Amino acid sequence: MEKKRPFDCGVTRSMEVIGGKWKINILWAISRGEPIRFNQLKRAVQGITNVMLTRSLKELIAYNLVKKKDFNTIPPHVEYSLTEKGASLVPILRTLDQWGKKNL
Amino acid sequence: MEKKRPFDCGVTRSMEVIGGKWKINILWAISRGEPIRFNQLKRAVQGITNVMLTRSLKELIAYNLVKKKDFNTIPPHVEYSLTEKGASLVPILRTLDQWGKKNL
DNA sequence: CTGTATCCATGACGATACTG
DNA sequence: CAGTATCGTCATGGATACAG
Repeated sequence: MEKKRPFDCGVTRSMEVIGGKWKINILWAISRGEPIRFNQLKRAVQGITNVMLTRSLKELIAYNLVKKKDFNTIPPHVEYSLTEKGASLVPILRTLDQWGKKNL
Repeated sequence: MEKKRPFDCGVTRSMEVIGGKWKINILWAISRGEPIRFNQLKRAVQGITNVMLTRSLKELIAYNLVKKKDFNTIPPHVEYSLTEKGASLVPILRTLDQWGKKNL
């Protein structure tokens, strides 16, 4: 999802997670009220469409930052929550958040 | 240089700095050997072109993370170094770097 | 309710040549 | 040495309709 970068440093790899337009907000929305269902998430992340929410969640799950529980019912019922790895990223994002608010 | 984001959180604003393809590497190159001249920087950030280096530096200067000293000589001689603000970002990037290396 | 299938716009990124 | 001018490409993001 990211263009190729010159060096394979850790920040570069982290950017694959926080670099998209929605993924940070999705992570925060999940961390606030996990577990959370698809449509709750859609309401929490204002302005996001089905397409983008689905895409972003797939990536987050692929990175193992978010996990999905599917109840296999009809109508469908799924729940998203953070993995340990995902939870470990949140404090770092908060630091960045504070820096951004203070310095930009 | 970034697409509009849904919320104006600090991370979002920070992303304007670390979101580009080159800016992180430029920041690191400067922090390693400041002050540094244009062509030194170009060699340090492998693969970057004049165009992208100039563009990125302009943004970093606009955010007040990098400052430029122009000696106004012929041939030209300029030097780039980090501002305090820029220097304050580096440790955070290191944290992200470690997280990325460990978790991705 | 939780997605998928299409098709399209925009802008970040870049190759190349040129300049004071 | 330190840039600028042009012009092209392609990925990201999105609107809309539809499906199980």
